[in-house]
Amino acid sequence: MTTAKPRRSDATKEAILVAARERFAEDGYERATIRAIAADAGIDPSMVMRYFGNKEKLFAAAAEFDLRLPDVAGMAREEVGRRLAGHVVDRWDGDETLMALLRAAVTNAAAVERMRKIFATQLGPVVAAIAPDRVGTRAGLIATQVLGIAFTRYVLRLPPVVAMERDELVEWIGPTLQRYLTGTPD
Amino acid sequence: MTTAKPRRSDATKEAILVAARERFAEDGYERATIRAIAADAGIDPSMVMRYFGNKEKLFAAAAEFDLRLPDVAGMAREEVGRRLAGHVVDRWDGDETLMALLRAAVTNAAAVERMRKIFATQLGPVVAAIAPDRVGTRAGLIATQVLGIAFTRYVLRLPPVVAMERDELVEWIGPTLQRYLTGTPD
DNA sequence: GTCTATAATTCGATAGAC
DNA sequence: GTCTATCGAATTATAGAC
Repeated sequence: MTTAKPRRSDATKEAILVAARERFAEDGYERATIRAIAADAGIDPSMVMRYFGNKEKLFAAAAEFDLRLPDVAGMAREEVGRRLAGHVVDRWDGDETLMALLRAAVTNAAAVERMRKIFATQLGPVVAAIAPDRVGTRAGLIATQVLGIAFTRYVLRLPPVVAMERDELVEWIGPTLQRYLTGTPD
Repeated sequence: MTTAKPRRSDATKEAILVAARERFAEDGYERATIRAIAADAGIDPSMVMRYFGNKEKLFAAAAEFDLRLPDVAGMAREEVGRRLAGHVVDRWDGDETLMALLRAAVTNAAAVERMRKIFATQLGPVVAAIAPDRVGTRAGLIATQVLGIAFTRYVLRLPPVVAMERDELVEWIGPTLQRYLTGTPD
């Protein structure tokens, strides 16, 4: 157990965060209103202010996100791309925190910074463990493909991308990530 | 010449559209205000309403976008991927209409629909001319990579993606598009 | 065609009773 | 801790003078 003594207010706080993630994910930062979030959580809007101070801080609390990338240390080098692709699709499918971050990053500077940090600190080391050269470039390229999937499948909902099965998508994307990880341009 | 008799009001209208594209691209749909757009164009906010009716219609007029994809008919089949990658980077580098569409698509349903249509009607035929099978899937996959580049390079501005030179980027992305165009998942 | 004035909402945030 | 009431600001949109 992580918390020693759960207070009653923690339940309310958690309910607010769940509702906030939903709204931010659905509507983006600007259109997600504190009033709507409070209504979803079944509490008074002023409680949101009390717990989180203002809208910016509420978002920051709701948009904590961990990629939980798998440990690549023991993997066969030629399999990392596909494994990574599978993990990413599984991890992000239906995750509202990612959607909230993605949508908010378009207009909110804090969300952009958060996103940059996530990819730098969580994806960077994984890449470095596989390919010691051009780590930044490789991580960046992986980000383009991975975020492109997220954007087209979950935000834009392009029909052919939505229609693809999990396994089919992984089989197409895996080799791409593999080349960005271990290949050379050309 | 496309217009027979340019009226004086056409200049105002065009100035509004230019300012609108800038603001929508910079701030997204919600935060771009008619007042700010009018101020940029050096005219009164009510003129915007007069010319375009409301904010939605203004956006629709400002977000006309043509991918201007190259004719692939005469290209060597194995070169299409790289050519396509080069074209996309060149075409979108600094294009404010695309940025406006991309940013607006996150919270505006009309922008999403526009984006879907653009990829279906403009990218679809190009794919069909190269690979007759799985056209939808291939076009969708290309969209994931291409929009992923746009999102990370111009919206998120991930440092390593921004740092890449045009040619370097094309060399990395070209083979990916080529495989999505002519390859098989495996 | 162009501008002033303002209507009608809506939102984030605050003050204070209980 | 929870809620009512409301402020102050900002926005889209309209009405109408010139």
